[in-house]
Amino acid sequence: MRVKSRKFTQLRNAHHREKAEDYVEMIQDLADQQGEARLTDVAKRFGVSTVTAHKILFRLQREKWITSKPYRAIFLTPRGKRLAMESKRRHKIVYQFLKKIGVPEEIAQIDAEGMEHHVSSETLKILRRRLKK
Amino acid sequence: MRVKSRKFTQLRNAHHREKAEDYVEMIQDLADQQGEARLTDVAKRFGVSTVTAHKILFRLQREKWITSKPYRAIFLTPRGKRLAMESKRRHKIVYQFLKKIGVPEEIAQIDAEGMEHHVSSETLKILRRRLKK
DNA sequence: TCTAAAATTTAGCCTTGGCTAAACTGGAGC
DNA sequence: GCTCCAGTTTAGCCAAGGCTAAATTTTAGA
Repeated sequence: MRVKSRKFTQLRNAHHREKAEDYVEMIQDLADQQGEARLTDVAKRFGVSTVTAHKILFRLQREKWITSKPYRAIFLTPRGKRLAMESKRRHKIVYQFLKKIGVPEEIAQIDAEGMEHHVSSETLKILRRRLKK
Repeated sequence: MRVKSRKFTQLRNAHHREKAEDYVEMIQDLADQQGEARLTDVAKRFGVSTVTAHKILFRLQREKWITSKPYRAIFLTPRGKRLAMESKRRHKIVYQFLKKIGVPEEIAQIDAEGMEHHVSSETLKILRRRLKK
């Protein structure tokens, strides 16, 4: 039978995963900066309505990246934290590499944002090695 | 008033543009390799159903990247060709840069695929300069 | 030429991620 | 304790991009 349970697959596709990574990363940032992550702040940072952010966070909760009770702050689950850390690490390496080869800071920031999701671990290793030199 | 005509904006968002770039690039490739691009081949290359490919191509036609008559091959408009060329150029530079810094070919191919859409022209210039050295 | 297979299109379904409008809750301040 | 406001949630809309089933057209072969 045709795997109806695909509905419950953790990460349906690449685009889907990118969203998850972006959001958990942001939630971690907000937690670090303000003690906790609130829906309104998440929405503001991504430049979307609270309704859109709420929907996405609802999905992330369904997929066990985050937890939250109604009208309360958002928290990362252990695996959400792991994903956030990996994403942040990836981001940082790409960003620093870009700066190292001469890309201006603001541009490196923007480009890294988009590129981080598409850099394989093999390539990441190579970037990291080059950073040390 | 709140720009209802946003509905007719050429490229609604980044993800939207990426799809357009991927498809025009593929259509150009198919035209080069087989003389013309057929729906079935496009769908096969992207690993989606012909129905999905058809829908996307319909949108690209609406947005004047391509032309085609019912049941016939697909052709790029002049601006479609320009987009395809730019995309291919971008892709090639990223791919070659990755290979140059030591990323294995197959991995460079995959990573370049994803990264090409997120590399700003400033960063691209820097990559190109490094390639020449 | 005619028929069957292949290619294309249409109909209709789903999920995601956008939005606005409207309802609901929690908490601060009186 | 009550009220009101900010924050959150729900309802309901839309487009894109995924699918299968079914209809239609083209084309190749007998």
